[in-house]
Amino acid sequence: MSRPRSRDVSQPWMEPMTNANRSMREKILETVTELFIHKGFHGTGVQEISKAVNLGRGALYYHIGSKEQILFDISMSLLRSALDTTLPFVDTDDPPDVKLHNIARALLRHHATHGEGWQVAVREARFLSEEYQQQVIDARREFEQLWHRVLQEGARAGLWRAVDAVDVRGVLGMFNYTARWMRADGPLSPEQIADRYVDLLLTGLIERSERSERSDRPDQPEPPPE
Amino acid sequence: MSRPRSRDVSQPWMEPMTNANRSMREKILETVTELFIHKGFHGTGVQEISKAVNLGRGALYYHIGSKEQILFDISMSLLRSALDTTLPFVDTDDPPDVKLHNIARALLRHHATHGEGWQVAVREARFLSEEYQQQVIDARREFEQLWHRVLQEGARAGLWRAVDAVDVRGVLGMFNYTARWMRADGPLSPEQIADRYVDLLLTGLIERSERSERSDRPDQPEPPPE
DNA sequence: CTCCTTGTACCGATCGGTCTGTACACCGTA
DNA sequence: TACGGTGTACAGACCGATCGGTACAAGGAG
Repeated sequence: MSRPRSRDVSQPWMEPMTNANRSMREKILETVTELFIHKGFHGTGVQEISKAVNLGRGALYYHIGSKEQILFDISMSLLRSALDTTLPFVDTDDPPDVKLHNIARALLRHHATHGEGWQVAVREARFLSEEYQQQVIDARREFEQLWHRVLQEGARAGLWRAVDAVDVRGVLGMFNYTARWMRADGPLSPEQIADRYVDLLLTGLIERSERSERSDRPDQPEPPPE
Repeated sequence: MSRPRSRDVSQPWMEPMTNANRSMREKILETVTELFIHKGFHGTGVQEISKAVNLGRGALYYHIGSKEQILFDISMSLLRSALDTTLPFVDTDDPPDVKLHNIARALLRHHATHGEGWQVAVREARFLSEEYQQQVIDARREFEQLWHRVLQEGARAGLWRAVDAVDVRGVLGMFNYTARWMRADGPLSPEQIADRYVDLLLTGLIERSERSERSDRPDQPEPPPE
């Protein structure tokens, strides 16, 4: 009773998720990601969450700190993992066009496996409080800077024309939109889609020399509702 | 009192918004659009809405039917107006590349003036009930079909290579992402951005003959938080 | 009077979060 | 072996506030 306020410092939800608590924390994060996608942050009740993970509400709060922190953890772990899978391809001696292909493939692979997390991170992060939100924004910016860098490297190497922020946003818009329609069981693999988009961005729709063989019909299912 | 249920059939919120009620209905839709952007559908209370339009809650419900219907009306009127501003450019005898420029400019102009509505329509529509949601999805699909058509016309006319749904989604992702960062007071007009993106899509980043003069630095402010 | 518009009071349900109690596994000590 | 002590993982009651929506009476205008 000496300390003025706040719970004990060593609760499972404060640790960096390393030990046996991992299973429960991860289960919560995964389950809640699903809930947030379909009902949104404000549309998902704590009651509902605790039901979904088979816990009482008190028990749930033993693990999580707050609802907001769940959202923060989901968003940050997603962005960190995206950063982690992209960085190795940027910090190499590969020529910029190879880098571009690699990070595009990495991004779409990431979208294919963590698509729900992406949608939560970009759509719900605005509900975070100031401090939390800034961290998410910074992480997202950091990720986008990687793309900007690679694109600029290619321009400086003379592989393509100079690019500015407008170009970069166009590129990212193109790739990030895939999170909305790409499905694991779709006819095209993430790598195939990545290659096609990189190709489209580099050479454009207008043919240069020889002609390509491509169907006129959609080869992907329509995007699902929502 | 003859009918078993439901309120009177001739409430202002049932009419197609044509008469004097228009001002109030429009004020509500505009105000709520703003609220939905920042706090989301579930994060915005009816109390808050009525406060924002200077009405009691009872008075508000005289105008609106339900909170859900506000969201539906916002989404549908947005999509309808987008459709209306695009269609005239599609149903012409212009060559496909001219059409593409035109609908791109129309879309970005629309984003510049109704950007908030777009974000609400795409982000919050998932909270609508089944029937409402389907209408929004259909309208969105209809809009995307216009782009698909124009892109295919250009391919058939031999202006560029054949396109499929993956290409179309890439294009739309690129353009729709502008709703997140384009600002009315930005250095580039919607038309300029549209032209640049169309150019990027048609010819790609790799230069063909002569070189273009373009800065390496961003010429747009960073996207705002959220 | 009637019609349109409004504010107020109220409904049951749910909100996010806290508090208390408890079952249980593991502990060193005797 | 038996002991009390400690920490973990949990459930359920409970908090004030707010949720979306309705009932209804009063106000104002014709």
